[in-house]
Amino acid sequence: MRVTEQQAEGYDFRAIQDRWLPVWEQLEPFAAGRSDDGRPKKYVLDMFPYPSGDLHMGHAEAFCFGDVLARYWRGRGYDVLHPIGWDSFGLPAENAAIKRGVDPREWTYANIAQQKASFRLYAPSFDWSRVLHTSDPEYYKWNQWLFLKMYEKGLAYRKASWVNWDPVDQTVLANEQVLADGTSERSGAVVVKKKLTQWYFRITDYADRLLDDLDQLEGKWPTKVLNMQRNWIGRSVGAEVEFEIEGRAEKVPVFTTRPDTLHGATFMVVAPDSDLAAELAASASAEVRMQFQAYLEEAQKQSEIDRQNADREKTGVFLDHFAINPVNGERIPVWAADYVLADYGHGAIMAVPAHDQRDLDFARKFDLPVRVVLEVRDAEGEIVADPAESGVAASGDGVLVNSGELDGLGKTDAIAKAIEVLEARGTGRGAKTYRLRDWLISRQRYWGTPIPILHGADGSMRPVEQSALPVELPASEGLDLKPKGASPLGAATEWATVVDPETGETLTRDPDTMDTFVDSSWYYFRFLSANDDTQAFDPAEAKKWAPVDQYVGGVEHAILHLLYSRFITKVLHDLGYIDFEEPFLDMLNQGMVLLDGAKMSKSKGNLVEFASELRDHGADALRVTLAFAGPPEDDIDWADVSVQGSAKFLARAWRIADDVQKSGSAAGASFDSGDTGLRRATHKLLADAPELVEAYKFNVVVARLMEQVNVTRKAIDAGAGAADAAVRESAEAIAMILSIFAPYAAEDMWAKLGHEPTVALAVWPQADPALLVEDEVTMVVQVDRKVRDRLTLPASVTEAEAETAALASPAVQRAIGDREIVNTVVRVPKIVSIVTKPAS
RNA sequence: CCCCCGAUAGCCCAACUGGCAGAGGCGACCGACUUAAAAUCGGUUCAGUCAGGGUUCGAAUCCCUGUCGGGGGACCA
Repeated sequence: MRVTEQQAEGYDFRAIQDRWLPVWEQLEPFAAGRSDDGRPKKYVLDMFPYPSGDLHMGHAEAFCFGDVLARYWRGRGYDVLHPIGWDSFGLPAENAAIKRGVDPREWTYANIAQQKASFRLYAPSFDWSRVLHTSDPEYYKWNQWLFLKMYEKGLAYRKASWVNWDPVDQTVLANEQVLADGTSERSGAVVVKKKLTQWYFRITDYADRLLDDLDQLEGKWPTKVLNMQRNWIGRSVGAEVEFEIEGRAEKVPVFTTRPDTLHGATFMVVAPDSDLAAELAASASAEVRMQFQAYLEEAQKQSEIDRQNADREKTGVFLDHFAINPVNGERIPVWAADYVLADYGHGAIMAVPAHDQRDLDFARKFDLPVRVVLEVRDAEGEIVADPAESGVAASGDGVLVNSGELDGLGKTDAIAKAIEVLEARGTGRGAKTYRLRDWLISRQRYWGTPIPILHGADGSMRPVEQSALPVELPASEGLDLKPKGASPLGAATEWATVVDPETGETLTRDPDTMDTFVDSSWYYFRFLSANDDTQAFDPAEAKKWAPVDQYVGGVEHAILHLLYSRFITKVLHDLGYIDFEEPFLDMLNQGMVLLDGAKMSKSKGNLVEFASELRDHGADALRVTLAFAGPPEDDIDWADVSVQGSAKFLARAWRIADDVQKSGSAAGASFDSGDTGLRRATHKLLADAPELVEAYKFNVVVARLMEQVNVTRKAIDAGAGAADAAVRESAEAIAMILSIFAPYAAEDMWAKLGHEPTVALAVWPQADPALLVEDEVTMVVQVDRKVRDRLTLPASVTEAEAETAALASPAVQRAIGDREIVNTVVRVPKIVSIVTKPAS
């Protein structure tokens, strides 16, 4: 009986959740962009979720941090746009459909409904009036619009090329979806190469801008992400050199970063799977043709893993052709070898074995000449051994030799000079090349945006008219969604067949769907005009809100999603829709939630269920736990944290407001002179919290709140009592700052302090500067590095006064004794450091 | 092999442009309340900052070398 009473009186998170949720839903305090809202604008965005099942702890963490920032900016007086939507196209829906025989559409929207319900209780401050789902025709219509815009500009095109093929999911993959070990990031299958005609976005046209503009994000995006993007784009600067091939009219361009070593080129290597190799082999002897055929087949069987094994033996076939080195007219043999990649540079290289390890390995294997053109010295200043003998290529810097007009120059000068010479002779030019490839966007699967292109019987293509958008996905009923290498849409005959009303010509719809990364590459614009059916987004709204001020999401999207989004933003800029070129000004990447040091997984039995945590501890305790666990970028091990500890803290905070309410004190009472200790703490907190939040030090803010709760409790117990004005002031500051982490508890505190809902719209008060200045400081006195005394001095103390005071201290005098003072350093208001030596 | 990030009490983590290593929490221990336990409340305990060297009056902080851990790239011409 008694226990129940206590519970009824105490902090009860369930009752508080039930009390405030309906109030908030009625108030809709987070609807952004109301016409009468004059507050400055902030756009805070969380990476939108994929609806596979219910929300999990990873979502809990990411959306907690995003919400902390959104709520923080409101507390600072901003009109914050904080939208939510779902990235709801994609393979998992389709795979679930195949496995369990459910409609991908039903599966997807049922999951979305479940996630929405969970979000409702978790209470991120979303503007629910702007919800979007990328699988809605109202959304993907604009995906198609974007595709057509890009098609018009020549940025969307079709080509036949060797592509990554996932044999399990039976679809092509973008380069970015293939992991370093050559497996598919989705299915885990070893990816194989297939030659197919596919749709691409010409992202390589933007490579320089995508790379150079990263400089603007320095300090605003995590260094790690900037690094990953730079690596991924992988710009190499060098020269393009044209080699004549005997018996071939057209010259062959070759890319090199070391044009200075051109005189040392003793053979040429082309990629076996390149068109050039096939062409050269075709005009070679029957024997060479056969050898080449066998080699090509062998090379193509190699998995990506094998290919990437660096200490693999070099293999290759002589193609029975010779090239002419443009700088010295030398006749050099042309080989095909799989250490040269068809889709990097021009798929052909000049081999300089003396100064490139790969070329040297190849030359030694096949007995090709090695010519030193660069004298490289080792750390001792000795010229390094002849690579032909040592087997170690002399890469690096040195002095050019055997190189005609380049002789005597260093590497950098020689490169410049070599390019100059090539350009003067018309046989080459300075050039750049990239690791980045064009973005393959077509997929042979059902659950995605149909590509709005019609194919004529003659192979011609025409874009679907703007007015005919969206090209809606046909119902999945009756379609075989099983992966079989061709898009299921092709089998929807009725859907796929279109008769041109004017010419009567029968056209076929493109059966492929778009990569879902297309959907997510521009969704942040759609939120601005989520309900506008006349345009993808309103440029005026973009002017008002965009770019995104704060983006929050997982580092797993460091390359793919962020690179594509940056690309599309630049395209939209070039199309004249927006006036900026980077979509996300600041970014926070949250870490992962682990359990016992490992990634959580249901099958391994180490799982913390979001739903059960939410049920058992409530949204506030969960959010406080996540925010308090450590720096948001770090992984959180659930074994290291205590949700009970968070709940205890919330109860303590809540009880302060409860005590204030019960004391019957009224707002606006004047402060007592004895209150300054607590008031100083409160104002220090108000002063520090903003910079801490903006530096993403959420864990420190929570710690500071705990401290404030502790000192406030002490002030109450020590005699000030809960009715004291300084206690009320502290409780209000706690409620406001706490509201960014624990909106329910803070709202209840706010009400107990006599305010109307909602605390989420309360603007944080400015700290009173008068309360921030200390009038006394504690200065440490060190003698020979050891702390000998602590002096309490007026804050206005000068260096000389501090020194005098330090020397006057008995403890300091004792420490100095009869030693001689050789140096005294005074740093007001921190320290006096005295250095001595034995008396002479 | 190359590049980036990190290492502070038993554990998770703080520590401003170099200035007393400790804000906060967890755990443990002691005490209060209780018939008892849980919960709650009060208190106590605990490292010299991964190792080695350097710069400095002074280094967790800056520099160099190494160890361990995490991430990225890598036959990319």
